[in-house]
Amino acid sequence: MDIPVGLRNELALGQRKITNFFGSSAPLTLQVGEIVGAVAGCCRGTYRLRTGWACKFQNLPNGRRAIVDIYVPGDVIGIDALLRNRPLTDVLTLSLATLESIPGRDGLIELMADRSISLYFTWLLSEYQRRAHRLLAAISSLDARGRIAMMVLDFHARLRRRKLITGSTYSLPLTQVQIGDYLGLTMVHVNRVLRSLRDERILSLERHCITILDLDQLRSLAQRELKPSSNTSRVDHTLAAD
Amino acid sequence: MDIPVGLRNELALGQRKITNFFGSSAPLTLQVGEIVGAVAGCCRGTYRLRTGWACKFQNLPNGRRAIVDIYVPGDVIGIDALLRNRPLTDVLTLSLATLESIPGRDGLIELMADRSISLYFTWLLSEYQRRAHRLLAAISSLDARGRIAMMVLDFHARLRRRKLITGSTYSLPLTQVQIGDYLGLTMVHVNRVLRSLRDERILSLERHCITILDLDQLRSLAQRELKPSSNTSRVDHTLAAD
DNA sequence: CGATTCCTTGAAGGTTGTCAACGTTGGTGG
DNA sequence: CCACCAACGTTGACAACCTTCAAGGAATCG
Repeated sequence: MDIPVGLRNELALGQRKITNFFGSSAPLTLQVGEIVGAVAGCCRGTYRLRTGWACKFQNLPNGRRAIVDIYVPGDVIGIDALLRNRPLTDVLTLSLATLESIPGRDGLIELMADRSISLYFTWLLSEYQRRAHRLLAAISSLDARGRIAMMVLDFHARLRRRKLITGSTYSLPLTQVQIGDYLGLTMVHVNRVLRSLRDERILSLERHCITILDLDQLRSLAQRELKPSSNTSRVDHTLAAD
Repeated sequence: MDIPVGLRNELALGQRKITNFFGSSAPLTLQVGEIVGAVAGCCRGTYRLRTGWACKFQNLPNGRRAIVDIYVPGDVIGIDALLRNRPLTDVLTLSLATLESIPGRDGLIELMADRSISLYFTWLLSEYQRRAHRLLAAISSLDARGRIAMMVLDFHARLRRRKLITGSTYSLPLTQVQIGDYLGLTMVHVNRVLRSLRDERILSLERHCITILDLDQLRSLAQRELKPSSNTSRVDHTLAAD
């Protein structure tokens, strides 16, 4: 909650520096469904999504695919792969996307000597971890309706914080198969739940366009068994409002 | 996979430094079921488990509790809370435990100025994230038998890497309720699956003691739908063999 | 010994997955 | 412009898996 002012300033400083680094690079354009690591050449695999969506996945031996995280514009991709030399073979674009990268041979590694930058990255990583833990809690305790509600609300909140939307409508470039892979459901069941939510005038998803019709009911679905997360503090906002 | 030697050495250096810091502190003893943040006073909430197990949880409004990560001896706790001032109210001991902490007022924050240390923490955080993603993939794609198999194998591997066990038996201080909270199942169903695995001579869990009876069959259960994780590389081993 | 927590088991019902078929959309090339 | 193709979406019937409810047994600790 109350991070000391000095630390907070240092975090913000690190963020500004990184923003500048990313901003000064020539953005890279990727088509739908491209593996980031296969396209973007080098740079130790740390990028920032300027536009478009992407996801991190794991292929499973039975041919299924689990999506473990989803990135929206403004998200940094591949900090966790920073210390591995390999390209990002597990990150996939979900839409047309443009990526910014860190210029320089070793990319981020050499920047880590700067305390404000390494603090910022630690903060980013811990945010990502909290996201993973929230998703985990949702999947292990909510039914299909609740999971979809929480996903829709999560994207809504993230896009609002980034000031990419203002209303209750946004574009969701996931197919129903991908939604299933993300929430641990089959495509068939995702489809059924979406239909029932539309019939009940709670939520509509048509042609990759989400419209929240009844916010309160959606919240109660998502929080029926998930905590209100009271300590998503101001710091998250100020820093994440990127 | 192949991290440059220089970077690898720097990571190992950071690890040694941190190990020394932790080693030089007077360890703290906690009983079963204590909230770490409520007991351990200060120190910005970064600790290392010297003995015993702990977990990170989220309380859900319906009274249920989701366990999102489990820590075994040697694990560092609270790096993700490093940048939040609050005590660790979401970490709970699962057994009698002793904790080491970082001496000094601001704990880790001031150590982050050291590049090798901040690299090591970034590495640690990314390892934890991979763990969360593995759990996520398992829960969203495996049935109850598979999830339990994967949990048992995961603990087995982690304890072996730390050289805390050598055989195929270890102590698992979780109750069946907690196993359920961790894997997204009810206690009743955990119990039934454990019984069937015992009947089939695959796995035995009695009085908090796990014995793996048929490793191959357990693996095939866990990997029926989960990837063989081929890129858990040597670096993990050398660094994690702590 | 009592009390609490943990484990065990059965029966019934709900949620989700599987299988299969068909409808729709969007892009490509004749 | 139309025919075609491939990917995506839609729907029904049925089965498997898991939860809920309920009750009783075992272990542990004061």
